[in-house]
Amino acid sequence: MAITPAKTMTLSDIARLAGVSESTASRALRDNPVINAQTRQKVQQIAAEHQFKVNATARSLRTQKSYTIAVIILFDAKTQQAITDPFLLDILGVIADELTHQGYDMLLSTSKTTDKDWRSYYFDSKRADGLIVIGQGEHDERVEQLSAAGVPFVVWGAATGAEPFPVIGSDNRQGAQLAVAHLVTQGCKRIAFLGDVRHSEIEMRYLGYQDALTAAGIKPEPALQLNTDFTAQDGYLQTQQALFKELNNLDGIFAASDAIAMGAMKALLEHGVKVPQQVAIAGFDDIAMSAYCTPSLSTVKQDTHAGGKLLVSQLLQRINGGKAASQLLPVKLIERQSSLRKQ
Amino acid sequence: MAITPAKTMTLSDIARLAGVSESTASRALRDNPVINAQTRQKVQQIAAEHQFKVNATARSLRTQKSYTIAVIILFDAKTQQAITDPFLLDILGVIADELTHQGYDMLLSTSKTTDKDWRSYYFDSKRADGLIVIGQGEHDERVEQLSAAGVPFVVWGAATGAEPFPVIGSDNRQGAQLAVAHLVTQGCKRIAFLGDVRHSEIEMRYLGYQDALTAAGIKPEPALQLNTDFTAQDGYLQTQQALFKELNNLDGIFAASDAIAMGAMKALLEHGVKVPQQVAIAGFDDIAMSAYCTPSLSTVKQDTHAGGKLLVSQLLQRINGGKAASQLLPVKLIERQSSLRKQ
DNA sequence: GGTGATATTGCAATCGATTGCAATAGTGTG
DNA sequence: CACACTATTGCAATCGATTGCAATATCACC
Repeated sequence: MAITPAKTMTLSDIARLAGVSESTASRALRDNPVINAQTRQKVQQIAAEHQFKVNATARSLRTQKSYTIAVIILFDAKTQQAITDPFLLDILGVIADELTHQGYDMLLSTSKTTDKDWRSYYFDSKRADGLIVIGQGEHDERVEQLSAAGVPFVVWGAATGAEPFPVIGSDNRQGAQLAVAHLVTQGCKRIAFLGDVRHSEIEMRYLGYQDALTAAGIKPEPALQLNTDFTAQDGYLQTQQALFKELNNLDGIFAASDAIAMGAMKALLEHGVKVPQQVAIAGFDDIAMSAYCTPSLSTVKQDTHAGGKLLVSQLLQRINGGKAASQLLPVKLIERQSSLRKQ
Repeated sequence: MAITPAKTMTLSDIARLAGVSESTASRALRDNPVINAQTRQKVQQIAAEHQFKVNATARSLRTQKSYTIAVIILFDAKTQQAITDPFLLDILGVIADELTHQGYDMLLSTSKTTDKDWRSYYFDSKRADGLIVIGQGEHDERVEQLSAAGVPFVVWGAATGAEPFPVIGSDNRQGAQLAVAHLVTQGCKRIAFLGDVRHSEIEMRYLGYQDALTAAGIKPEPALQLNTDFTAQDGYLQTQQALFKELNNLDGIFAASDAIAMGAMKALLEHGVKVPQQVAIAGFDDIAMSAYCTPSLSTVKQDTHAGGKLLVSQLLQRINGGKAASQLLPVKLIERQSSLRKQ
């Protein structure tokens, strides 16, 4: 006779063992002071001995709270592949930690899941108490729907101030402005912009790019903006193509992400273009690798730590009956070798 | 009077609207053929009109299935920071897609969450039907516990064949052997190993490293093995230190991950050491960035796609009463500039 | 028209925990 | 000693869906 693994204990089992009713057991386990201290202790001890764990499902059903947040990572419908940008991992890690810290679980949804109607799937079905949408996504009407339906949610993205829902994100425009102004300071006059402006965050960065150029008395040329996916690969390809076109007199590149920047840098170096002497480069995000490529990459650092914490705190505030507010996070220019020409 | 958002519909509401009992409505919604086709259609239509969604919590409670898998990312207790290696993101994305495809949700747990006792927290509490443990972790007694408790789970890690639980992972030993043999072919004689051998996967890679050296008639020197965290930063620091020590006559580096390799490469280049001419480098993982750094990084490609799919399929098989099997995935050497000395 | 087979539908229990309200015991006071 | 009050505990309903089994309706066939 094999020893069968102990069958899962239920509250009713514990109550019976402790010689009390289920209601008393339930209250005792949660240290409800209305229950006699001795009774409480006894029940708790028995529960511990039998490794009793509250059935989260039953509790959720009864209390109508799941203590779970769905995190949805949006990205290009075009490149149907899985999430790939290291930046996402960064912020995801922070969110995960913070949710845990607040006693919430995290339901993660990527790519194909997003075919679903999130509202129905996650909220109406009570799988989650709220949603965090991480979108370098293009404008998505599903977000508007969430808003209209009264679902508690927050978005990581471009806070333009015009959205009827809470958006938390970096000051993309200022970040880009800083980076491009820096490139100009280093003597760049023809600076390409690599990034897909159909994404609202990137659009902001493009505006910042234009701001900096205009401020420096340089007229932005639309031909220097190249729609580029969020991958090193596409950064490489776009740059390679540019080198074969009339854009070969570039002297600077501002990439909408570090991954793109690295791809671009690779293309330049392969063609014998010196970085930063002939072409200076700056990226955006400050992913871990940026400090360790060669030449190391100048970039705009996003405060993912503050961002993740803020996303969580605002969402929980909203869930608890308050209101979530949009917020723009300050960014910081990091100057490294890829853009520094002076010795 | 503000229009309140439509209150959530329950099965009972739908049943009433359709003029049938709850049981009939329930069966109709799941297209149970025992229900008259017309009734089914009517119920489904009414449900659709009212955007009815089954309450996942109630269903889980009744059916005793959550259709949720907890994915636990283990990593150094030492570096208490969030997940950071791009490789993790890769495999995580595949797992997420595959789980979705199979109709499961994914509960993600990282860092601090893992303080918890996973078995109680995720399984006993019925939050998840099974677990996927992603461990570049050091040996963890909690995994053994899972095994003993009969919890359905699979591990991504080092399949040595000795574990009493299913482990799926790359053939680390062979991969390292291929990479180091390649370095030897390129003329390297003193090859450092950067990686923390206390992690079982890395230990396998170290064995492969020794295999290749021995096969080439080179005696492995323990002093050339440097415990290194899974970060570019530590790869950089360890290499920098090595350069100041008696290890400065290295002519090759095999790093246990691409991130480490990139850090190492940075340290070398900064010191004016030519890669690959003076020191050739190879890494492990083939993360996206490896092809785009300069010089591009030779590495061992892990088949994350196959790995992720296998983890999911084996786990589900186990959940459905079958047995999950360990499996070793073939790897592939990718030769790039960081190790190729011939023109 | 009777009878058994078949097609549909509904009743009621169930999953496991939480909680409003009632019940009981115990204490103190006038 | 009665009465009010407090401290504890238990009863029973509830969350929303699923499902075994019984009930009813329909039909075919002899």
